[in-house]
Amino acid sequence: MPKNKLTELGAASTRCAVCPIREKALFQVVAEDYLAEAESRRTAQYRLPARTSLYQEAAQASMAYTLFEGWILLYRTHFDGSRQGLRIALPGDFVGYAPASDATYSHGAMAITDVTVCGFRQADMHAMIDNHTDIARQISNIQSGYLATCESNVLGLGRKSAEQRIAHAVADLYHRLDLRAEVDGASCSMPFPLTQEMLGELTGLTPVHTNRVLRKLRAEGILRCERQRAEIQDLARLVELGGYHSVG
Amino acid sequence: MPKNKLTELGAASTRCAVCPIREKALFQVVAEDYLAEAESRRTAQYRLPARTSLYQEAAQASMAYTLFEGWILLYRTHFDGSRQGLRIALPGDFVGYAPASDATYSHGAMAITDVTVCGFRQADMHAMIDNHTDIARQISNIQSGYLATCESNVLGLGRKSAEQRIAHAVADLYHRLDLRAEVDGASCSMPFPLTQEMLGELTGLTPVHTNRVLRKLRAEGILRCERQRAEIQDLARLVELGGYHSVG
DNA sequence: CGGGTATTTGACGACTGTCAACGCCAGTGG
DNA sequence: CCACTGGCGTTGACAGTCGTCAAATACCCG
Repeated sequence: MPKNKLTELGAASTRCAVCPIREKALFQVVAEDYLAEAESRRTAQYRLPARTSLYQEAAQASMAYTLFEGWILLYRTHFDGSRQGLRIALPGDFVGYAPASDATYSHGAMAITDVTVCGFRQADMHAMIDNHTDIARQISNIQSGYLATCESNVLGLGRKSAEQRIAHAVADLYHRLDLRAEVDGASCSMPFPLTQEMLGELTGLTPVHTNRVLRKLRAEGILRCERQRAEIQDLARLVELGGYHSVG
Repeated sequence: MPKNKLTELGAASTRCAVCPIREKALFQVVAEDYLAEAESRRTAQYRLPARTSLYQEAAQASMAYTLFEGWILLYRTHFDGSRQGLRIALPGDFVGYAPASDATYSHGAMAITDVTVCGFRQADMHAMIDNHTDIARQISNIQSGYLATCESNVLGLGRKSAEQRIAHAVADLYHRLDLRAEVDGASCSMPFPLTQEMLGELTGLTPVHTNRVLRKLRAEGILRCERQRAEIQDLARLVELGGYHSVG
């Protein structure tokens, strides 16, 4: 396991220079004065190189993070050592929150790419929740969204074929990147820093079988995953195959 | 699909006669005067016969429920018609909550046994969240717990064998029933109203294979599931086999 | 250019699903 | 009281998806 290598960038500015819009993902319903409080409680920005751990499962949950830049894999480890991916966090996502009643992380988080995050102390999050009902409601909404996503994953792992699960995972990524204006609509291509092994972890497959399915999807003219970039050649078929329904 | 057959029992009493303690599962950190408000917002108790639907996935989420008596299966349906179980709700559990930002249920809920629930209007839940930070925090805590459980299910479906998944599911039920003082500690037996088909839905298996695994577990002297009742003959091995860790 | 990582491919086997049939049991109605 | 009926559990034969093992190839970075 790679060791945690947080690099503090110093105190954060009042507005995040990297991606000011993304930040609204966490505080999008919060009035301006609340935003000011959130900013003041924010401890710092951190950079994290690819393949390093942001936090480890079952560890003390001291911080929560808003992801500014890069991709993060949330996962859980089986007792035989294999990992099961839970979700890919993309810029704007809020990860690592733990309620005061359970101060440990329920999963691990590993940087897929180089990553920039903004840290909040859990205690500060809890204080904000107690002081501002808008924030409490927003956190609750975020949790509900993650829960619905997690339920989709349960459905997929329990009932879908390998091909359907991979199609679903890629369609989901494409949709979420589209919301962030990170896809090339003309060629239907998107950044894709996942290795096939990571995609397998996410879909409950071995790397070998992941590879076979990807080749099949390419042969069928649906999807083409290359180094660092994926091109969707038939989005309609991909969505139908994976049974993907965007959650808005 | 069985039709919804809610039967209203009339206005609820201030204290729930059926199981006063259970109710604290929802409002356990809430001060007394808040509890009074929660009671006043509660609309009514309902009874629901076994095998009927409490709410359907993707339907308008008008109500949330605290389960007083009986078992409920939460599930999602695959487009081929097969169902994937998400969680068994037991007395005291709070189900069907949807945030104001997404007014539809993310899953369906079917009564396994005859069931008594207490209904709350979603709008009232949202109002309580806005007016009482303690309640907001409690709802958030409940969501976090369900999310952690859901993550465990993802890990199980993605990485565990059929035998391990069934062992995990039964160990989880035993532990949760133990907390509710519904197990017979002497014989290590518990009520078990699930059919093998339902247990298969929960663990991502076909009824036939569920049966084979149950027979194997019985042959190994670990577990014995009979009509309406299950007896755990070797709890330690069951827990180890399923890799079960109670969440407290 | 060299070494490590990621991808690709083949052979084989195990776990789990599918199909089909039968038995058991409870409830029902004659 | 007994036959009937429907649901659930049980069992066998077989097939297919997917995992395992092993090796070769391609790619990236220093």
